[in-house]
Amino acid sequence: MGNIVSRKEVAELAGVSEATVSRVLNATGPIKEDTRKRVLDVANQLGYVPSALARNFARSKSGHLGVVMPYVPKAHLFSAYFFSEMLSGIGNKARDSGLDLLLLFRKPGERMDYSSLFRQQKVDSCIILGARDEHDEVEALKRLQQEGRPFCVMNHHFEGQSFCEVDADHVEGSRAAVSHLIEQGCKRIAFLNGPDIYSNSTERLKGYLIALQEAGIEYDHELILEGNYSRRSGLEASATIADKLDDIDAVFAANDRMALGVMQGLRERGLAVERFPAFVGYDDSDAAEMAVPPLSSVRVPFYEMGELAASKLIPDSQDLTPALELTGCDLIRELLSTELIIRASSIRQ
Amino acid sequence: MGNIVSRKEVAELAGVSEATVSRVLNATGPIKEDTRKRVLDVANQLGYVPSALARNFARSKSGHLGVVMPYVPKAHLFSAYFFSEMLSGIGNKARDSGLDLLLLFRKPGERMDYSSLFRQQKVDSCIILGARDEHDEVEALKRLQQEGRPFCVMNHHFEGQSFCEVDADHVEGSRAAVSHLIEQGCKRIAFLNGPDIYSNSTERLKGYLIALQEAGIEYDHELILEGNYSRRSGLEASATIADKLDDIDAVFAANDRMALGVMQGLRERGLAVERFPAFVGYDDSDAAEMAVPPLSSVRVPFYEMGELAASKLIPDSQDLTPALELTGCDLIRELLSTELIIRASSIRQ
DNA sequence: TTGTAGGCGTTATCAC
DNA sequence: GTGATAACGCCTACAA
Repeated sequence: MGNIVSRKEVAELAGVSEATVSRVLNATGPIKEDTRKRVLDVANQLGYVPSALARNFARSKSGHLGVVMPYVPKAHLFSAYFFSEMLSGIGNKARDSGLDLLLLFRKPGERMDYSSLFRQQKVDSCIILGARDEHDEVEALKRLQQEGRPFCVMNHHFEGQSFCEVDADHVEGSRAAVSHLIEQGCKRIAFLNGPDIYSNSTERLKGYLIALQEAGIEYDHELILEGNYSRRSGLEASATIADKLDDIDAVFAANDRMALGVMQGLRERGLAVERFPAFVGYDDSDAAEMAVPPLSSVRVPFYEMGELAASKLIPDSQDLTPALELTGCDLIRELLSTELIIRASSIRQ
Repeated sequence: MGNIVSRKEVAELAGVSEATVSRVLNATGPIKEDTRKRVLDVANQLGYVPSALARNFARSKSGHLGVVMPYVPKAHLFSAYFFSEMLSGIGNKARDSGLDLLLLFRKPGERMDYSSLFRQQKVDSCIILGARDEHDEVEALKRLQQEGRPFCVMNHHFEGQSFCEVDADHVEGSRAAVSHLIEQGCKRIAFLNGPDIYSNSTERLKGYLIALQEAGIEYDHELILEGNYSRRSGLEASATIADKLDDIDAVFAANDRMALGVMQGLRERGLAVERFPAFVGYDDSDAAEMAVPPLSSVRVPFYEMGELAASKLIPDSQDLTPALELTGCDLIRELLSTELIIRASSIRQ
């Protein structure tokens, strides 16, 4: 049982050639309905399953959509939420194109050799998560682009490059968040941002500045703090915030985890919730609505971003646009819009 | 540039046969140091990269470790935390065995045809996440086992089968949690469990019962509630709990999300934190320590479980145990131990 | 220590 | 419509 059933056996039993079996199973070329049925029957009966491995080899296509995961030490810098959403979106799209997802974890120190991934024929195209502005990284991607490889960067923008990128509009997301705080009457808004190797961080800062400007509020760099997107870094930042509590009436954090870290820190310092500054986080992760008080946050359509990124790498089944083949990928940066979710943490009456 | 460099070219330029090139690059067979160097040089210079696709084909091994993800609608029944931890563990182990991770998403309704995965040669072995006790599922896995396929079920136990399984000791985990509540003076402990298609749920119930018995506390089935591991279901259960508040002094939930849902529900009903029953959750996800009050929880070593599961499917590099080849997999169920993390939510003074 | 040659299971291009 | 038959790029005895 469970033995390997070869295409040859099917061909023999059906009284046709192997080529015909192939044609039937791939629904390619003209086939007499009669033989089609016969072959299908035999194949079914014998339990023949074509080898994807051999097929891909013959086509010299791996059949894989690679997903490069950033290296994050056991403490999850990025929220798990973030990734599982994106992955689901990607996987969903890939699946109905018959592509499989190959997960690629970056090694701790080592820089990723994207080009090799393709030359090894491990992937036909790939999506890069958690990219950052580092020299080696940019060079590797530039090379990839030169080689005409289809790839898409998610959630990061490389300034000055024209990579295929899918991102959310964090400038607008942050602007909306901060404007909301201002509308609530806040004027001294602390901003706990992430490291600026992530374009996400610099974009958020832009949005923050725009909101202030729109409201005619002067920018005070003393209000800018830097964390690393972890809860711990929020906890640490809470020390600074606690100190300036009478000079701060709101905190905008670049993600929910840091926001919650700050809240936790203030709480541990004995500050009553009623005396909390107004809070807005970012990502609208699960934790936001479970927080006390429920945390206002900027929702990012991670799932949809995943779908979009995948679909940019998948040859359109309807109209074949060979243009993609040449350019490797649309050289377009697409921004999905975010949505501000208002909860108790930012409401001042 | 970026053109395909074939092994042939390397062979020619190095003045050796293709076989020798192979031997050098695979560090197999005896090679004169001199030619080794020469070949390596040429390969390097030409930028030759062997095709994994062709290699796997020739070896008739996919080189992939499949990971089957459960279908979870956009509302994440399982915590994302859970998966990203396990995936990291698996990925880590797989990587240093030169295996790549192939992610397989279940389709919504359709039952998974595990056997085909192997026959298509998409994977050499696979790890099944989020399995449940359903007829089709069990049959599919039994077949896999008959066929001698190496696979490992994570986080679920199939009663009466002898699959290779990696799990945590949830009976003991729950017992410890409930015993702790009892030590805190609680006697009427509500238990919000998950659906019993998951062995996790039934095991937790066992642990709950054992703890009661050890303490000589009578079991009251009225105290057992069923959710579906989502926050929402916790929220719903809070209605019942709120009603019986003077007959309940503690709540043990089968995961953190439900515990937090209950807390949220009670809070929305205007119950002051001081009047909360004692709480213990399960999983020790990030949310537990961010909760208010910080939630006691049972820590599950998801990452280590991932590593363990992967290592069971990876041929030992040291001593080759062909036994694995025959049995497909150690027929052993391994249980890792959990750890009760005590936080404010369960402390009664 | 190295070369030769057959085979892996498809796809795809020809003829018929 | 269908059947031969080259590729595809590598691995692996087996020979030398």
